This record gives sequence, structure tokens and C-alpha cells, in this order.
Amino acid sequence: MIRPKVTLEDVARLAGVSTVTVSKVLNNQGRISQATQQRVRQAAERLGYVANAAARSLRGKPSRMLGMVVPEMASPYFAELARAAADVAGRLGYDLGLFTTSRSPDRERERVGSLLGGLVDGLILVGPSGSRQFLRALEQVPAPVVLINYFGPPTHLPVIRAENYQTTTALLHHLLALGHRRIAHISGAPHSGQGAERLRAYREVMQAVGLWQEDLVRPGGFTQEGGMQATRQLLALAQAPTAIFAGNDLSALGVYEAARERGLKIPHQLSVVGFDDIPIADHLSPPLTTVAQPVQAMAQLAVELLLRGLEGERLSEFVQEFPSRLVLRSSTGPPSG
Amino acid sequence: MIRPKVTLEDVARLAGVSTVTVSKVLNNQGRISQATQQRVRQAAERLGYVANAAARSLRGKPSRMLGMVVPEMASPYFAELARAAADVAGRLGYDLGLFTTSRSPDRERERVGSLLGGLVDGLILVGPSGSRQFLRALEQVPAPVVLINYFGPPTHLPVIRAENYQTTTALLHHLLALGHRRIAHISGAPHSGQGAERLRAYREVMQAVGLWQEDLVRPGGFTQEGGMQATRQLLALAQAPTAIFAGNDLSALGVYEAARERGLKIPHQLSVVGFDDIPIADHLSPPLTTVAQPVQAMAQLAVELLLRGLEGERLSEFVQEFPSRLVLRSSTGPPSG
DNA sequence: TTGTATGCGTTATCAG
DNA sequence: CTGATAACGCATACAA
Repeated sequence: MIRPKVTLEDVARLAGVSTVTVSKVLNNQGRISQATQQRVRQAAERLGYVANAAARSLRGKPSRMLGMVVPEMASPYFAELARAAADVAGRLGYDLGLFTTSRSPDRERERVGSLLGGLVDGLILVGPSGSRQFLRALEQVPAPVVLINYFGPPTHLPVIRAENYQTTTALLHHLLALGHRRIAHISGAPHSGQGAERLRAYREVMQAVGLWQEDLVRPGGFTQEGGMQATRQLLALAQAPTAIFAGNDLSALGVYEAARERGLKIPHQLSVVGFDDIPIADHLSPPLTTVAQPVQAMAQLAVELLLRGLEGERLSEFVQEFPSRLVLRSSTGPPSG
Repeated sequence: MIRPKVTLEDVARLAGVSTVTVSKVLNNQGRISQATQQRVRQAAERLGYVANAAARSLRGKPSRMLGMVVPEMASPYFAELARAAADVAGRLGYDLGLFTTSRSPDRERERVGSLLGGLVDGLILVGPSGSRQFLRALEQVPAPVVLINYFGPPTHLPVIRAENYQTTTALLHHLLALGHRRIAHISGAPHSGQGAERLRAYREVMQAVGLWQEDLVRPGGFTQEGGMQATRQLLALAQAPTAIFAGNDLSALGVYEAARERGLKIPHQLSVVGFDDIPIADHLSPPLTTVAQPVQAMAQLAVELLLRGLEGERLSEFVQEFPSRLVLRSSTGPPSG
């Protein structure tokens, strides 16, 4: 059953023309007589011909596919980013492929390089763990590359990011105003730029008000499981926190779980805040206080930037920071003690 | 700054050898002296050389990348499937690219064809809307293709699916046993095989017990918004349903929303069941009664099948149906009236 | 141990 | 309006 593959030549033979003619017809190039067009199209149809993307791209033709590389496939935050990007790309006649290359830096470099080597016309890198060297290499690449939520050392690549520091500060002041003194933080994934920003803001705010305590910070890896483990530890402390700032909503979910496990009522006995405003946040009980980012707008700009790059525009030195927005819901209240 | 691209030849020139030698070194083929290897690797490093994937694939080399095509990027169900597949693939030395091609059938056919034309070594199609013709074409393709949750006419492609019909029946009998007589259904996406299975089971059960009513079925498109709209209509009925079977958890979320909007308590005034057991289901209030599928196992098998296909094994006539599992939580109870 | 020649499938150029 | 030719970058058989 396995017919190896149908090439231009097979179609040409069946239609009784040359490969060049077939190529032209299928690409609507040059002037070909209606009669020939008819024959060629029928032959192609009958053989189930599909152009070989590799050969095409080798020849320099754009693939009309954009790539997006994310640290994690299943995270609702990245899923939303991907969906939004896929939407705008689709409207503009492009497809979007989603990749995750968090395995090894070597693999990442190689995979990204090969993606850029003709498979995709442009690439969006989300939360790049990016060694300097890697990013410098990317700057050299002929295809457009856009960084989303990159917080590392300066780069010439265009950067789109959401504001994290100020918003985290506001979030914490909300907790402080409520009267909380022992506010814990469940920090994010080790190499996440956003996680680092949030942690930095947390440390500086807490130090500024003289409430900084080393042991109130626990790593949660941005996962529900991590959030739960961290919360268990925090609640077992002699001086347990009255509020927890989870690095993202997923880990906040873990906080909810651990709190329930311990019979603690939110927000009466424990206040919780998250980050990202994933779809579920509003449906938790109680609904979670968190921070929303204009994910749609970010994704849209990223795609637009890519397309502009494709048209030859130089994108370097572009940085756009989007404001984030506090979403106050019912998971925070004054401390009970 | 934009150095067009670095080819094997550039590296060869810098290292003072031929392209063949470079190729061999970089692929660990043949016997090359340590000294030469050193020089070549340094040159490649310095130039930031990355092999052009298009050329490589054109030459017949596997890309070590698997593809997965889903109807929707942001759906938690598909996200979970993709994550699981990416995990096993990763463990086996492959990367996974995620694509969505729900736009036009033409585009889909073309995109899938070109993916198979060297970009990916194998493809997992999830919930293919698949015209017969399209699937027949896929059977001809030289690369392995696996279908997940395909419920259409017979195909020679290997199929992995979750049991839907029996489980839906059980779900409905749970509702019936509780005493519900007016059970509505919010049906799924128009071309979804799973949606069709669930609808079919619903119709046959309801007809069997003499409770079938045309106007208790509303389309929800498997989305939250659709679920909400459908519920609004259902609740406005003179004889409103006492229980709603949402086609999936996402639309069940919409049911929750509409119920809250109307001041209806779940499950006291309205019972709700969903399907899929997405992560959020257990965190709703009340926790949602739903159906869980062994998504991990399905994804794992799909990847394994692909790899076996890659080793030359004939995969046709393979069908594996995984059992689904009722997850009874607190969103169902006896009708109040 | 290293290099020469060749072809993968497609399309741009140019000639007929 | 149509076709012959070359080239894209790489990896393989074969030769040196």
C-alpha cells in the first residue's frame, strides 16, 4: 500500500508535460494554457500530490509557518499565548507550530536552529532560558525572532514582555494593607525570567518594610504539586504565614489543596494570591486574587513583529512592556490572628 | 549583522578540509583523526553552524521530530494529550511539534502533507475531522500516522481511542437513578467524533427510557461560552431540565456560569455532569462529576506506535480502545422538584 | 584518514 | 506558452 512518494515528476509524466510546467501550474506562476492547467491539476489530484516542504524550503521558498517555543506545553498560560498567536497567524495566512525544548540547552540550540533553517519562517521564543551565547547566535540568524517575557541581559532581539515587578509590588501592598505581616512566597521555575522578577519584587518589598524572612520563601516550580508541597512546609512552620503569594496560579492551586487538606478556610485563615489569571482562577472557591496579563495583545504583537521582519524590516532594539493588571477577587482578606 | 547563513562549506573552508569531512565529524561517522575533529568542531562553533534541516531531510535523514495535530490549541484536554506525548517522545529522544489545522480542509491536507514530507518523522492526528479521502491519502503516506479518537468510517490507519458510548450511558443512568426525568444535553463541536459518540449515546438512552425530547439538546461547541449560551436557553424553557449533561468539562463550566447567573444552586436545583476530567474539574464548587480518560496511556501508546512504525513495522488494522472512568463528585444529586 | 562525485525535489532563469 | 538547466545544502558510495 505504501507508495513511496509522489513527486513533481510523477505528476508531470502522468500529465504529459515537464516538471517545470507542473510547478508553475500548482503555484499559479507564469502563463500556462487552460487546457494544460486542467490536465496537470487532474493528474496532481489523482496522484494525491503534495509538494515536498523540505525541497521547497531548500529552494528558498517561505513555508508560511511560524514557530513558537515554550518551556512547557500543558501550562494554561502558555496554551493561551499559543492559541492567541495561532489565531492571528491564521488570520494572516500563516500556521503556527508549537514546540517545547526545555530538555537540554544543546538540544534546544540545535532544534531552534533547525527550525529556523527553513522549517519555519519566523520564531517566537517564550520565556527563553537563553544563555547569552545562544541569544547572540539567534541575533545572527537570517529569519526573524521575537522574544516574549525575556528578562535577561540586553539583547538585540525584539522583546515583548509583561510588567511583573511593579504589579507584584502592588499585589504585596494589597496584602500588607490588609494587615498581613507574615507573607510567604512560593517561587517559580528556576530559569524563568518572570519567576525571577516576581521573587525580586517580593524580596525588595519585604525588606523595605522590614518583614523579610528567608524561610518564608519556598520553591514551587510553577506547578500545582510544587505549590502544594511548599504550602505544607510553610503551614508546618512555628510561625506559619497568614498569606501566601504563589508564583503563579498553578502553584496557587496547590496552596488551595494544601489548605483544604489542613482544614484552613481561605481567606479567613489564609489569604492567597496568584499570578497569570488562568481561566480557572475565577472558578475556584473562593475565586483567586491574581494578576492578569494582556496575553492576547502580546501574542498578536509578536506575530505582527515577525511578519514585519519577514518583509525586511529591522527589528532590533525593540522592547515593548505591557502593563499587567491586578484582579482582586475573594481569596484575600484580613488575617484572623 | 545578518550573516546570511552558515553552510557546511563555510565551516570546511575555515577548518581547511572538505565538506565531507565536516559532515562526518559532526555526525560522528567514519574515522576522522582527533586533530581534524578538533579543528572542525572549533570552526563550526565559531561560525555558529547549524545543519539545515531542509537539506538534511531532503537527503532522507530522519528529523527526530514527531508531529501532533489537534483541533484546538488551548483546550486543556488536548494540552494534556500533547504534554504526555511530548514527555514520552522526549524520553525516547524525539521532540514533538504541536500543530492545529482546523482552518480549511484544503489547508489541513496540505499542511499535513508537508509535515509528513520530511519535517516530521511521524504524525499523531487527534480527533481528525477527516474526510474519507483525506484519510485514504494518509494511508498511502510513507511515514507512520496514528489516529487518536477517530470514530469515523473504517480506516487502515492505526486508531487509539477512549471509550465514549458505554461511559456516557453509565453517566446518564447515574442521573436517572437519582430521579431525574428532564436531562438536557449540550452537544459538542460539529465535527468531533467524541462529541458525536456522546450525543448518540444520549439519544439512545433517552429514547430507550422514553424521555427523549428534541429541544433538550443544544449545541455548545465544546466551549465555555457555548455551554453558557446553551444553558441560558435551556433554563428559559417552560419545562426546564433538572440535570444537564455537558458535552465536555469546558461547556460544563459554562453551565456553572449560567446557573450562578440565575441564582441556581448546584446540585440542589440543577445537576451537572461533564466529560474529560480536566484539571480544573476537581476544583470547581461544587467539584464536577465527569468522566476521566487515560490520556497519558493513550498518548504514550501513540508515540510508541509511531516509533514502531519508524522501525518498519506495519501498523494497519490496529485499534485500541481505552476504558473511560466515571468520576462521581458533588455536582449531581436528586432533583429538588 | 580524507576527498570527489552524485542526487534528494523543487523552483528561478532563460531559451525556444 | 513550454521546457532544459542549474542550484539550494547535505550525506552517501566510492575512490584515492
